[in-house]
Amino acid sequence: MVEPHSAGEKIATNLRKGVLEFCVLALLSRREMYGLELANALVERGLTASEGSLYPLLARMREAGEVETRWESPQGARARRYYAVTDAGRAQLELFEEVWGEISGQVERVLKEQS
Amino acid sequence: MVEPHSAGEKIATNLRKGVLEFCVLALLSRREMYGLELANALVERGLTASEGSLYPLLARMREAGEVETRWESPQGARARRYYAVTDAGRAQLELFEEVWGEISGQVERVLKEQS
DNA sequence: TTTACAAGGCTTGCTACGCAAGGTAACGTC
DNA sequence: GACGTTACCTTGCGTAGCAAGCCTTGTAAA
Repeated sequence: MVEPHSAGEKIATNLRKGVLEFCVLALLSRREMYGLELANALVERGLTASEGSLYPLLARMREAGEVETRWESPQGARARRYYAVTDAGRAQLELFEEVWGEISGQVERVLKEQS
Repeated sequence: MVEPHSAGEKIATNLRKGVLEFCVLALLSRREMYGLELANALVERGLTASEGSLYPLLARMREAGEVETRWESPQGARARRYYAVTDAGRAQLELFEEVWGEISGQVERVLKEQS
């Protein structure tokens, strides 16, 4: 795990840009989740630093039609907004997988050639 | 290759953030290169869209001491500024390889779990 | 009852990176 | 001397992630 406030964390922050959105789509394509649940799953994997990135992102994705939401109010607990991926979201995810494959492949190649 | 101006190119632009700097270091650790030469090598690999990202980046890296430069004036050609990686640059590259391994590994995992 | 704490949602202000477009200067060629 | 090319660099912009914090609701303790 990368320690907080380190130089490595600065590198990680930039690497996460443009990745988070599609990790959200990937997680949601298994099952719907609510905000904090998503945030925890992503923090565990080192894919985001906090909910500070997640909620604005979810709002953008909702506007773009990649996810849709419904409220659920469990007894004796705060209401939760659940997010589910749409068909448009699934299409975006597929596109991402393609682009990710190309770019990450090129990065690996450049890193290996260099030794 | 990702077509220009497409939705895929938008994804790629975000994926490139924070990657370009270390691809430059990796390329330079094989041999020193001048600006346009670097730019062409990176565009070929799909790791940047144009020199518009590269020159400001090189200036930042010079200030940070990750690269050092010297001018060369070949006969019958414009002067070229050659870039070479420093020890500090090599240290940064090693750190990047670590962080890249962690994050790209997690991305792969999330993408695979999802099918 | 009121204080504290946790879960859950969201906002604000900021930084930094990549990009498109354009600008400048030196060199060779016609 | 006009033009295309090579090579350097700048300007203005959009946007994503982050830290820090705010508000509400519910539970539990004092």
